[in-house]
Amino acid sequence: MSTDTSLAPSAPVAGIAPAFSPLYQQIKALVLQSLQSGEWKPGEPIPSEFELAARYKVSQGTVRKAIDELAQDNLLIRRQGKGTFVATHAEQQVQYRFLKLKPDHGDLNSQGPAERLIIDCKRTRANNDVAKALRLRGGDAVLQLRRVLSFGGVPTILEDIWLPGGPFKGLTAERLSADQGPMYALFETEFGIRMVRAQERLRAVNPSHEEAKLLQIEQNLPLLSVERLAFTYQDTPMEWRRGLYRTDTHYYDNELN
Amino acid sequence: MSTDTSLAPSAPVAGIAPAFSPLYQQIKALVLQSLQSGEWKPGEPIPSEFELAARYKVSQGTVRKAIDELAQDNLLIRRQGKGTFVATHAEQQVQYRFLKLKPDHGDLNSQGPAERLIIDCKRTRANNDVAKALRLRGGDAVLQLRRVLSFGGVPTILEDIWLPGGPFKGLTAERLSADQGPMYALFETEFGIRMVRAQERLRAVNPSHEEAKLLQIEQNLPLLSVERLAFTYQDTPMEWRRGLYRTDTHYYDNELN
DNA sequence: AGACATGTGTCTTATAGAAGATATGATAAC
DNA sequence: GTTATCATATCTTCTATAAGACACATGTCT
Repeated sequence: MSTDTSLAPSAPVAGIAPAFSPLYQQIKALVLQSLQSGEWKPGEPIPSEFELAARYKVSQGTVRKAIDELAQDNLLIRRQGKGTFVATHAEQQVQYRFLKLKPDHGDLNSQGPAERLIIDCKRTRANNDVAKALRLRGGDAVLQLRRVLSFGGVPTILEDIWLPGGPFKGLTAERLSADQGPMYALFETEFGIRMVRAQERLRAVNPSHEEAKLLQIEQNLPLLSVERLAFTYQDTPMEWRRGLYRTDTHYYDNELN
Repeated sequence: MSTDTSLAPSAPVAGIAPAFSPLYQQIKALVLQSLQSGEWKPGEPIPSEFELAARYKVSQGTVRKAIDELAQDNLLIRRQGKGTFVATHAEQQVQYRFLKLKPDHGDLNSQGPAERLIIDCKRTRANNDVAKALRLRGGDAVLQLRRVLSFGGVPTILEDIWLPGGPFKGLTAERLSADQGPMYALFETEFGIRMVRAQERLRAVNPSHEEAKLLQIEQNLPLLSVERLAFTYQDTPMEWRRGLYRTDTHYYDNELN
């Protein structure tokens, strides 16, 4: 009957969770650890609320509140009657994880899947900007990728992507071009790296001569520059990309509240 | 002990809430109604959870879940030990409700408050685009406003704003320029209109000759065009604006998850 | 100033039934 | 015998209630 956890001899296992925070927050941290450590893989179900409650020696309601928050953060997915699953982005239906670009008319996939053309892919050394963003040392190995996305045959997005060499050891241009699914799905299945959130910085810019050529546009057409830093668990940056979007036929959609 | 609400003779007051939905959802809808009707004004506290529980004949926990969701939507603000308050945007510290523009260096307010210069303000008739966005009939009265925001003396944002004439009856340029606080705060206190959410569409554009002149920039500097439709309760559009942002010294910040 | 009471939201536990999903076994139809 | 259908059992999450301890804020009394 007692709810005092600090005195109870059979206090919940604290693990390496911050003490003196609400119990459900500690549980949340513990579940997060299991998530990171790969104890439960993407797409798989995690133990039921009652199982976790028994494991952590707390009530089912407390576990529920912890899971609720993780589901809110898109790390878990609840399915009534079936269970709670580790969120995955390796599904076909979710083609674009973070892309907020919408066509003025119709749907992104209305004209078939996007064509991906890899312009360049090489291992190189991080320059200062990239190193700082990815929290590497200047000169550390990075994988650099440049590609063009076309919708309905029209080149629409030019992207430069930088990935830290360590975690993505073994990723090649062939591997990338062979893959038909979403890029973030590849990261997940092949390298066990799940992107949790991202931060974008938008600007209007004029394309360089080369950029205009790659997108097959006039150089006086302004483009939307989207710098994206994507994070995995623990706010660790794992990808830096800079996209140039055509916004004469598409727009960047954003919801505020 | 019975949790069956459909048979219970002392069933919770249903009001004009959708039946056959979870109880807490119905409570949420009822609280929303009170919010809209102005029973509780912005900044004021709403009744305590136990009071609401008694009023709606449900348990405190159920009220809690309803309030939790409303707090999540930024319609209510919980303050432990004090009470739950109607969210307001009429506070000094929250100067910019929806503005996601950040300077490359420092803080938006680091160089003092923004200067607001009203270029134009007139009553007119809605054209087709505006009428469609605000769900008016073409030709209905609208208030049109053009202004320039400057930070640290540098003109940075040029905005055109359209407001429906009906709800904003009595709003004049003098009233607007006299007011020093946030615009959405004025809407709230003077017209009882609370913006709940907004949708933005971003594009990169070249400014017209006139637009460049107003922002004191060269015409070849591309600008970020931000079209914003702001909604009040029940997804009713109440404001349409189109901003042109300088993004050579600032950037549009966005979080994704 | 300090102690205390009171009212608020917060957290945790416990209980119980509803609702969705799935497996199993009985029964009927072929 | 095999297959199809239905009922049941048993998982899961979801919803609702109740009760108590706790934390925070703000008084009032000493």
